[in-house]
Amino acid sequence: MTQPAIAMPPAYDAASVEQRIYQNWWDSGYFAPQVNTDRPPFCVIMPPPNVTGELHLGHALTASLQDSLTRWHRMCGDPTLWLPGKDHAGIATQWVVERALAAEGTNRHELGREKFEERVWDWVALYGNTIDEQHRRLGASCDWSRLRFTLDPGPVRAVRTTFVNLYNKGLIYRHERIINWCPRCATALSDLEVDYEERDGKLYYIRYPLADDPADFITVATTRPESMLGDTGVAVHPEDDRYAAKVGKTVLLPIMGRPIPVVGDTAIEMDFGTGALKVTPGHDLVDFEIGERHNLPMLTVIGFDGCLTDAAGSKYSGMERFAARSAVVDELAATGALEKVEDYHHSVGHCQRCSEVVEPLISLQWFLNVGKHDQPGTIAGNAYAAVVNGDIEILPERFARVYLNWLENIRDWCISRQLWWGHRIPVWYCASCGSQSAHVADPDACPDCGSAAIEQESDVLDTWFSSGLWPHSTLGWPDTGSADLDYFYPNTVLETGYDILFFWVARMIMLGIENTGDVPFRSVYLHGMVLDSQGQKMSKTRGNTLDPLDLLEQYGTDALRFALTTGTAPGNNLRLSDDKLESARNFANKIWNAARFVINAIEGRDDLSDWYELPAPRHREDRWIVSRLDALTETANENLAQFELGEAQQRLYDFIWNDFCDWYIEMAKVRLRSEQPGEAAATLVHVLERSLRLLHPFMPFVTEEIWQNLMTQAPGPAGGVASSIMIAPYPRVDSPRPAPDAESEVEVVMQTIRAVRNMRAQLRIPAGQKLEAAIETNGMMSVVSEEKDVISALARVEPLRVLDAGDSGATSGVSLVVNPLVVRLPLAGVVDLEAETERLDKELGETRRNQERVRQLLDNPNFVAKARPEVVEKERQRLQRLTEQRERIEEIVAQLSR
RNA sequence: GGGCGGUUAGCUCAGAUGGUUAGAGCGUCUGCUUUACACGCAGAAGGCCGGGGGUUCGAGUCCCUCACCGCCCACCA
Repeated sequence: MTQPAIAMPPAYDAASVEQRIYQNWWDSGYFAPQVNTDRPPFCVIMPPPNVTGELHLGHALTASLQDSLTRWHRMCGDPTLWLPGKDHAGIATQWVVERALAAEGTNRHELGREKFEERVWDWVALYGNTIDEQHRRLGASCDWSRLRFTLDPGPVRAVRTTFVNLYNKGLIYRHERIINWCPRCATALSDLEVDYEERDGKLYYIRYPLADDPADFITVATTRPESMLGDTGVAVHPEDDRYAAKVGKTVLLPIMGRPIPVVGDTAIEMDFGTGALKVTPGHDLVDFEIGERHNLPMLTVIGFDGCLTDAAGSKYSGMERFAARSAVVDELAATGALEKVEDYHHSVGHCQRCSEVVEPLISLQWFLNVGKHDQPGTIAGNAYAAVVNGDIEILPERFARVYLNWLENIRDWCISRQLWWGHRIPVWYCASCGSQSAHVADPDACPDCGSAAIEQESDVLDTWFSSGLWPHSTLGWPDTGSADLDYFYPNTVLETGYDILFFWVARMIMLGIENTGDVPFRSVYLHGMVLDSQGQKMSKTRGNTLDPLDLLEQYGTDALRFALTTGTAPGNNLRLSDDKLESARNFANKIWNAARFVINAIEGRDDLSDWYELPAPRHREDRWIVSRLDALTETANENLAQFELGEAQQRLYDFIWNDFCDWYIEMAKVRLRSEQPGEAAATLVHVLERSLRLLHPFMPFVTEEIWQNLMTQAPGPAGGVASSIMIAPYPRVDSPRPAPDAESEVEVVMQTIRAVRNMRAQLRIPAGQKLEAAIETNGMMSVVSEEKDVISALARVEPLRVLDAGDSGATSGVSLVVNPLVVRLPLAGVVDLEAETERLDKELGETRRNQERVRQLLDNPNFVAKARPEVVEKERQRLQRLTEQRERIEEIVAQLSR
């Protein structure tokens, strides 16, 4: 073959083209939206990854999906904004830096708050761009000029404004309450930040003697014996006969000797343990509530550092809580108060970030009152209504119920964290008059008394508070009249993993409606988790993580993206394996080589004038492939509109590989060798070029590289199409070119070719061996004679005789029935009469069974009456086909027996 | 204790609104240096769609139930 005009090596080398292409896109300014207020925009914001983090496959998946949607909309001509961002990620980032400090033998307290914050900013400067760079490697077509960080001035002002508004409304308040405390991170956690894990533990049974009758006692059961030091009561169910006489009495707390009351409370499960619960209001949520109901004192016996306090008694004060556990058990055993110990499997709360066992304890924290889901006008109520009444659509639909169920049980959100890294709560306390007030801008003096002796609250806000504002804080809120905010809010869609539905999505809906009066986005599209090839969650501790950068270097970015997003249903988890990646890489290579062929075929041609639109293909094969292409174009757009990206890609794969490469290109080769290759060449380039555009949102790099080569060779309409495939129009079917006749005729041709190939393989006739054939056309004379060369070439039969009506091929050898055609292969020497008769009998039997089944269906009056007419019609046609086929086979069998 | 998802070819998974003989990739088997591609081509084998019951003319698809596997939520100490 002659060398193509543009050097395209026989294997697609992703590594050599990707970074150059990305740079070109960026330099050309394609990522920024072309704002056109006459058109509704498409806007999606990137879930901001941790600023000091690195890309993992979850990010790669999210970026692939968002980029595909973004590219599709951009090509559709929508003003398209994909806004990238990064999150300061309070606890996570602080922990990373603290670990680094620990390695240096110091800690944040030695450094002091200011110096520590400087260290974190240094860290951000050092590692903060890693994730952006990684996104670029993935081909992310986001608008980097709008990149936002949660600690940028804009988002900071959004956070403070939100806080001040809610504070002034009385919805943000400070209160002493039992919260989840991580002694390692030394901060409060929200309910969501506690992960419960099943652990093997013990259940300890402890006797609490009655004050007025030391011989009598109540036995309580507990998994946390050390907490008994803080007990201020014992609770039993009021209807529990076993304890009825003891309610209202006093028991003596072992070790401490403290008299504590026995109270009746319906929260007690009579069936559990002994039916008596030791009440530790200071270190258990249930106990806290029981304590509130019965006015029991609340003692804090475990401190913020995880060690016992003075309230636990001098013997235990200062002891680490787990050391205290065994010490307390020893003492209880020694004093005879320990009745028994049982093995017990139960769930224990751990810090989501550092896995330390969480300690519930009472402390002064800031809370956001979100109200109740069924209270209209409250934060939770509005967020609930938005999904119920369809202002926001959650996909897959099942997650809408999960969301609503969570809101139905929501409680006030603990938003304060005892960290140094984050949005410091904008509340100032006056040392002079004692007032407190919230401010967007730092005040110089107390607004009440004018004193300069004011001090800002030291706590920072939960990271999710600032990310909850992301859809509007990135677009300029709270500035009114912000062009971006007016135009791009609400966002079109929010795409993220289902694992942060509560953390992030719900908070964005709550705070978005609160701040703007409108929903933050119209649709929520949730993807699943990326699992390893064994179906295990990827995690660093398991050591089964795959680095996306390694994978894209090994297989190419397009292959990684394709493997991550093809053939999985929305919301479902997916396993990633080398097989999948290889298959995706092979696909990229397949397109590459198809393109090499096409580019070579059109080189130097001047008869391709209307290839770009190809409004009216004439040849049967051209009409067939174009008809298929149009159908594919329709479904691809439909699938994309419904977020069924996996389905769209599967169909593209099937069309390109099977219809186009395996069949159309092979057929076209025959015509390219003929005297009139122009039409075939035009169709080849038309179908390839459209396929590239259809595929571009998913495989941006290989499609761009090929497209540029292709357009150099065949520039298309006068003036060219576009400078890049990423801003070329996404194919749509405005003037459909359906060709049902061509589709069915080509189908017969393909079946004929398959039948011969099949027989050749069965009889082990070498590919090189000439095979004669004759086709009885039975009414398809013109089709067969026109496709004769194709059949001959692809089925490798020569010479091929096309028989007119009345003519009959050889009666010896093999007869293949491809209704209405009969292919005669004169293989008398290879196949004997007996074998051929047997084969045909088998085929006849099968045809008869099929025919019989369809006949029965159509004989069923219920079917005919109730099934949709087009279904009945389809079955009728099928019966007719089967009947004809049966008659043809019977005829041949009859011939053989003569 | 609630809720959700899964159970389809040896493996990994697709299969709107029920309607041909249930599909793909990988793997397996048989042939191919066919002038785009061996990251390929051609052909083939392989499935009581987890079990049971029901609705329907018709069920992988809808309903009930059971069994495993996984996930989420929840204040049984």
